[in-house]
Amino acid sequence: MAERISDAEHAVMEVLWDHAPLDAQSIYDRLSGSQSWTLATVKTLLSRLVSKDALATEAQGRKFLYRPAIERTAYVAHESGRLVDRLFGGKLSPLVAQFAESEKLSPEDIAEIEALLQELKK
Amino acid sequence: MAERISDAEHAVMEVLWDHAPLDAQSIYDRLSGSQSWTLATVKTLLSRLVSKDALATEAQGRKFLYRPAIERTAYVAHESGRLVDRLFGGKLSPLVAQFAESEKLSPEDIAEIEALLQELKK
DNA sequence: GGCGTACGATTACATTTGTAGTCAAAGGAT
DNA sequence: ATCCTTTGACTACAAATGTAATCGTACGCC
Repeated sequence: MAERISDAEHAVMEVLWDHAPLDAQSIYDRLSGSQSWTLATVKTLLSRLVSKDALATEAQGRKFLYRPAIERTAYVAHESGRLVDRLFGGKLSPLVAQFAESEKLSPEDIAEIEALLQELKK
Repeated sequence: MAERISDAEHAVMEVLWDHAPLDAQSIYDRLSGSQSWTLATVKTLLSRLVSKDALATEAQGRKFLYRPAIERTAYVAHESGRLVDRLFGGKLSPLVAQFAESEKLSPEDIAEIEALLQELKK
C-alpha cells in the first residue's frame, strides 16, 4: 500500500475521484482540458496506478472501468502531513503564518478557518 | 531559477539554512544523525544543489563553504503553495479542516493559529 | 468471415533522483 | 622530496517519472 503517486499520476487520480468509474478514453477526454497528453500516456499512467494499487479495474466488455482504490481523504491527509512534517516540524500554525505573510489568505478563508477552530474547541 | 529541489537535497538545504556556511564534511557530520548517507552521497547532493543555483559556494583554501542561495521562506512558500493548490484548490481552510479531522491539531497549535488570525483581522 | 479498429500490454527512451565509487590534484606530515 | 589524505570533479548505475510508440488481439462492421 501507499506506493507513492507521482504528480502526473495524481492528475489522473483527481479525475477519477470526481467521476469514477471511467474507461481510459473518457479519462483522456476529461484530462484534455488541463494536460496535453496523448491517449497512450494516459494509459501508461493508468497501468502504473493499477500496479501501485491506487486504482482498481472492472472489466466492461473488452475495456476496463477504472475507479480509485484509495480514498482521496487518505491521500490528501498523507500528503499534507508529509509536507507539514518536512517543512514545519509537524505543526500547522507555521504554515498558516506563512500563508498569512504571503497574502494568500482571503477573508473568506480566514472566516472559514475560524469557524473550524470554534467548532473544535466546543 | 527554481530548479526543483528533491527530498534528499532538501535535507541538505535544511542543514545549511540552519548553520551556513559549512564545508562538505561538516554538513555530512550534521546529517549523520538523521540520514545514513556516505560523504560521497552528500557531496553529490551538494553539487546538484549548486548546479540548480540553490547553493552558492565560497572557496576556503582547497575546500568550499556552502551557503543557501535561496531563502528558506521563499522555498517553503513555494512548496506549500504548490501543495495547497494541487490538493485544496488554493484554499487553506480545507487543509486545516483535514488536519482537524485527523486529530493532528494540538490545543497549542489551535491557539497559535487563532492568535495569528486575530492579528490579521486587526 | 475477413478487416479495420479500438483496447490493454509491452517496450522505449530521456531525465531526475537516490546512492555511491573512482580519480586527479592539492596540502600536510615526515 | 615523498607519501598519505582530503577534496571537489567525474563516472556509475538502478529506480522512478514523464512521455509515448508499437504490438497482439478481440470485436464489430460489411
